[in-house]
Amino acid sequence: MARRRDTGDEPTLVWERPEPPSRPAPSPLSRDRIVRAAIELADAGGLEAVSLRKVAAALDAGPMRLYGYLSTKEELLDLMVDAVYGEIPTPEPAGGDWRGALRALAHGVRRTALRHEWFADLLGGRPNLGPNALAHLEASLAALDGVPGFGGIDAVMQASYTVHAYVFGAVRSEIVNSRAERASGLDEREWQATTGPYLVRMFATGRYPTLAKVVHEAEHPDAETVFDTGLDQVLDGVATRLDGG
Amino acid sequence: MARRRDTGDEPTLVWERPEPPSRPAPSPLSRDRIVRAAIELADAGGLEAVSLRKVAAALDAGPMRLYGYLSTKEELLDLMVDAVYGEIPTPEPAGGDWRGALRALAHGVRRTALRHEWFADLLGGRPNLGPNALAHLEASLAALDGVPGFGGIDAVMQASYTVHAYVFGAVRSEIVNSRAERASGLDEREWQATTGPYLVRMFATGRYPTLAKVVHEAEHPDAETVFDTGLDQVLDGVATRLDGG
DNA sequence: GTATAGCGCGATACAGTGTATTGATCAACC
DNA sequence: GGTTGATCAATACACTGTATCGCGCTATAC
Repeated sequence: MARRRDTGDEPTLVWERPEPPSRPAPSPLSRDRIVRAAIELADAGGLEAVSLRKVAAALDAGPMRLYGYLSTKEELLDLMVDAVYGEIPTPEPAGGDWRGALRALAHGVRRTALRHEWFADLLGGRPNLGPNALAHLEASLAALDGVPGFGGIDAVMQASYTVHAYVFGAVRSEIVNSRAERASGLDEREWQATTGPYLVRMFATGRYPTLAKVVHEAEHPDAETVFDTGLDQVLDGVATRLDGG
Repeated sequence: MARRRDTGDEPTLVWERPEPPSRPAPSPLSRDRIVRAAIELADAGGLEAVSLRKVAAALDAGPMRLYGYLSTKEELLDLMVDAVYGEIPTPEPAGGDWRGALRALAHGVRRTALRHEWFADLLGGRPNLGPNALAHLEASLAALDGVPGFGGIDAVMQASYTVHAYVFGAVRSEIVNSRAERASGLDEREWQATTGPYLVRMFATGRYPTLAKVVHEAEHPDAETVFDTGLDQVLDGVATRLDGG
């Protein structure tokens, strides 16, 4: 029934009348598709590869089209963050094993951040109030609530806060490190020409003896081990504050 | 022809690249003045108030003038971060009291971040290799090195890593919170019209029972107390891993 | 079947960004 | 004193997020 009517007010012949702009099939858009496209871009090229224009282009749309679904680029980033929060599995509230639950959550965050490195850049950059972020937080609190030893809700909140702070900081620094290493791998020439010698010279000043010792003598276990050990330390610390000791 | 970008045959890190010879030019510029101006802008208007144009304008100079002192905006941010690291007092290496030393450093970071909120946005965003950042790290390592109980340099590194991760994460989340609160204070109308009801509705779904309990029943001590308690937990955790128990 | 209203969408526009290039200006040296 | 080489301002460019505008389509009312 899509009969194209010839309004007739223009006597132009078909031969020279331009075709209508090729409508690329009014591709049904949705917040979900937008966010997915943005995440894909960010995974491939980092956060600075995400511009409204590029996201729109990836969906065969004009940039302004997106403003029907969100009203600000920051909102897009918020949506991306929450979508990724949704990828983090939340452990069953199997009672009792609060350490196991918190460890699972922490490793979930870490693994997810390794999959979406930009996630670490956004973590804690703005308040995360999306449903998935809240669910993550809820899971962490629920793992502690009711555990004998955690006196009241305040202790629960404090413990969750402490662990989250560690996880956020650790993940962020791990990502930064891995990025730096990868960059220096790809661009080894430059690294050996600049950063390396720079550090050598800095160490040679003798102002950073312990740091120099760490760099030269320490074993530098792999990142996951360091993360895990640190997490254990933090959980130990939380445990020492339990009522029942 | 002045080559602005580095071509690799020169040391290219900001830290060791010499400033251009001080000229009796119109207004004497220096990396220091540039960084100071940028920090002032950032303190007043946040990171997005820092543009090369504005920094230059604050110094009565054209934007391109800055490129004699740095070759990228990121370098300017690096310099700002290191300058702020320089504001954090490093405790005397008075032997023994490693907890006191780490606490002092941690509180130094926190106080400094409260003074320069943008600092939290940049913390851990890129590798911080400036002299002051290195000195900070050195102080933290030195506080632990040689302490009986910390077996080797590896344990020292791990402990420092754990504490730093916590401090970074905690500071970042505190800043974000305080920003959000201030924003909702200034703009209470909007907050009560949007975020508040949204959370209420989310809680009403019953999917976040523990979170709801926290919001409604917890005491919410002031931020410094929370930070400090968490820090103590982390230090406790580090201590439990000492050789000598 | 025609006129009208609405509106979703693309095009355009604008102010602002980081930075490359270009020209002018000015100090120092043969 | 003229030349060279450095330094800085001006211009230019590609790109950003977003406000505005107006075309063209679709659905409704007659």
